[in-house]
Amino acid sequence: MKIYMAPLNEEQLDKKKRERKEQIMRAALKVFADNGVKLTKISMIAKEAKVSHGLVYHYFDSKDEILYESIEYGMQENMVEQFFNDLNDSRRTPLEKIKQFTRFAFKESDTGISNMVFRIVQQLNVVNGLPDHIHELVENAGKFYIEALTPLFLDGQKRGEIIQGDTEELLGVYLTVLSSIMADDPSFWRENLEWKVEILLRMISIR
Amino acid sequence: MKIYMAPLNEEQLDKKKRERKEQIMRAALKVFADNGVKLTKISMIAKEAKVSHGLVYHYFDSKDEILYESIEYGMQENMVEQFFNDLNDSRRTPLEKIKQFTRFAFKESDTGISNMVFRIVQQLNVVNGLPDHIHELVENAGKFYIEALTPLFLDGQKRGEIIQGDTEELLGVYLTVLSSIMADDPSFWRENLEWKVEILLRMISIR
Amino acid sequence: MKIYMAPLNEEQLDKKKRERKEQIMRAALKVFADNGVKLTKISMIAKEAKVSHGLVYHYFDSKDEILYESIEYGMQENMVEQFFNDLNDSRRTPLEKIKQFTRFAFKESDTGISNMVFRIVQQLNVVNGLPDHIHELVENAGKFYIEALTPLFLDGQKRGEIIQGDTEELLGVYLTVLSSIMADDPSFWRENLEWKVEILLRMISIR
Amino acid sequence: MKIYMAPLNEEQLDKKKRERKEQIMRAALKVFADNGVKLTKISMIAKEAKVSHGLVYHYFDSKDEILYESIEYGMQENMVEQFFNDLNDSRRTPLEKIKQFTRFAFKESDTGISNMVFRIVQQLNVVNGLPDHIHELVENAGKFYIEALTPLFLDGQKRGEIIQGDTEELLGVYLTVLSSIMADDPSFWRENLEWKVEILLRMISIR
DNA sequence: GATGAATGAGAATTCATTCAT
DNA sequence: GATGAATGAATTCTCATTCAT
Repeated sequence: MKIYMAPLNEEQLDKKKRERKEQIMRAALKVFADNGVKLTKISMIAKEAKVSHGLVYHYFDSKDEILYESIEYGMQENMVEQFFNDLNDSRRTPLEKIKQFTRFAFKESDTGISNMVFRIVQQLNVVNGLPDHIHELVENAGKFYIEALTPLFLDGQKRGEIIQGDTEELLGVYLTVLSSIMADDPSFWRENLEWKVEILLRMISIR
Repeated sequence: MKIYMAPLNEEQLDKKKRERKEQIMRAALKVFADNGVKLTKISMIAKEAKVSHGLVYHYFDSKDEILYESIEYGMQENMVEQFFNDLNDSRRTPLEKIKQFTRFAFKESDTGISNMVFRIVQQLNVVNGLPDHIHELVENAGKFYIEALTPLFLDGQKRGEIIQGDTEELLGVYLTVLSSIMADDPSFWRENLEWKVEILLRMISIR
Repeated sequence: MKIYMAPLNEEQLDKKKRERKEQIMRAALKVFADNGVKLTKISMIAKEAKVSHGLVYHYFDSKDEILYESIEYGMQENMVEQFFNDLNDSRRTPLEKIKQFTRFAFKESDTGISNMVFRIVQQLNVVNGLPDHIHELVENAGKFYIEALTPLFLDGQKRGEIIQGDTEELLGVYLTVLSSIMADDPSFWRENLEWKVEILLRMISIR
Repeated sequence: MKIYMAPLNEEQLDKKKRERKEQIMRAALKVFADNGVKLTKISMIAKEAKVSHGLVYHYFDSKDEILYESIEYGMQENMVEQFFNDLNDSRRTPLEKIKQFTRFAFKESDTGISNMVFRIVQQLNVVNGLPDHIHELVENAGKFYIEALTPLFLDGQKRGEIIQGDTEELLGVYLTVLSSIMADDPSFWRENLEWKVEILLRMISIR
């Protein structure tokens, strides 16, 4: 299920090439997420991907393009959509599902690109002067999370699990908190994760 | 009241000079807080202070020293301590006091240096590779907030206003959330501030 | 007499600064003229001007801006207009005046920026992908020469000194030849100049 | 007829291989002639030759070698000598022959490598810092044209078709003009070619 | 042979820092 | 003290050249 953007993996990219690009994009996502886009140097991406900086430019035209394609790739490849689908199938309550999402946001995994995209996208939401196409991509990716979570919040409010109030605004606060704290120090949050997730959920849950 | 660091030998600085330095340090705090330390350029500080960048170097030896002295100055001069003192005098409940602190953390004020220091310090808490003396200063400043807030949390827990659990860890989560979200986009939080503060407090409060 | 562009020397540029800029622009004109714009490296300009490359960027934002301002400066400062004015005052025949212009085109002088501009402008006339504002400037500068010489050619044709035929096209050929040969190796043309100028003039003159 | 340089040991190159090399050299000559040697990128040659850039390096060791061998090839293969032979056989007057040569210099043809070599060689005549062996080759190639044209000029002077004066110098001027203007914008000269050739010839002809 | 992946030296540009006035 | 001129190290990006497949 590809949602917002043209498919990346054109058939003409043979497997090898695609894997190389993905290797670089995964490295880029990690470094962008950890250091912020502006502070990320090409050399850091190259180092993380264990290739020369020249090779990065063999596959991408510019830093902006690395960013763009990496986010695109992250949205395609990652399991976010799958995750939400699974979530919606399950018989958990809305609040349980939001907890599940919160957990997932912090989860680190090498293939688990998903939350890196989330972090990058949230960082970029605040930045001015982005090239238009990137801005649009970021906006779309942001909307994706909002659209996926809004029904859960609405349902939770109807069932009395979640506090009343403007749903959109409430979700906005929750997402902003999530993305901000992930940006800062993900490792902090992974310690004692369950308990911290409970604390965060208290912001919106009725007890 | 100087807390953690060597005195600024201000006696030998004549008034004029001290005022100049302060003008620059106030500008630096603002720009550091808004843009992050690494992304702050000397020219931005100079512009904010309405002086030439050359003059900045007349008073400070390096960017690191600007940072160091500015934090130091912010801790000295600012009203944080006064604030906490007032808070402790008052007859509010601990939770009320924490709410007051939370409000304060977001408040913008040109003279109000206090929360800029808080923001900078929290940003730096996460950064690697800081010069030792800065790292130490940041750590001390961080501790200051912890030490000031711990009694409030303890008291709140005793009174049953605040949820049980490891106090230190609970405070840690709360401070981390606060500092992270301030780093990202202070203006977002200033809209509809009271309501957002309520939401944040729900993390720790018992209702 | 400023013709095509806004004045450069705003009063607020103090003398020192203006002189420095001019020093760099003169160097740039020389290097651009000798090596072509694309092959000119900032370091070459810096070296010719005997300054660091950093200083070049203190005065100019980019290579394109150096080019733009240098041409602008060359058109302002140089003696081209004065030259044409003098020429038109004089009692020479049109052909004599064209000979005078031809001589002038080859003349080298350190202050004599004029023919460097001529060369650069003619080089750029052929290049694609120039930024718009530069393209416009180049076009205007090119037109200047055409407009200044057209009356001489017309008059010469009327008087029977210059061969008949489409004046514009004839002038086009003459200017193209002049600029091309100056681009290649000015020093060659300076040897035995008078004789070579005679040869060139034979293209258009009736004997 | 090979003139200036060591044989290309073509006997041991099988036909296929030689054809491949020639394909690349023809492409190189075209691209060098159109863009100048320094501004020509290997990728441009590869693209023109419709091969990968890797293959270019399979047949040549370096850009310099491509240049060297291509000029060499152009001098060998092309029809210049044949052309001059034909010219000398014919019963035209010397001036007619020079006109013929001038026309030829501008003529574009995909197989017609001859004038590309002429252009490249003339461009390089002016460049400093060429590797020695290339410099020598360029010099020899230049001499070839001079040697071929000198008799025509001498004869023309004797017959009173061409103006008097130092023959060598007169030829030098004529060749310099030709090569310079070809370097700049060949397409300009192809429009209305005959008329422009007439104009150029006026430089040396007696009417 | 043929491709294009991979490397690294070099060029434009930014910015902390020093220095002359 | 105050300005901004001047420098050079670091960063993004280009391209000749080498190498694995």
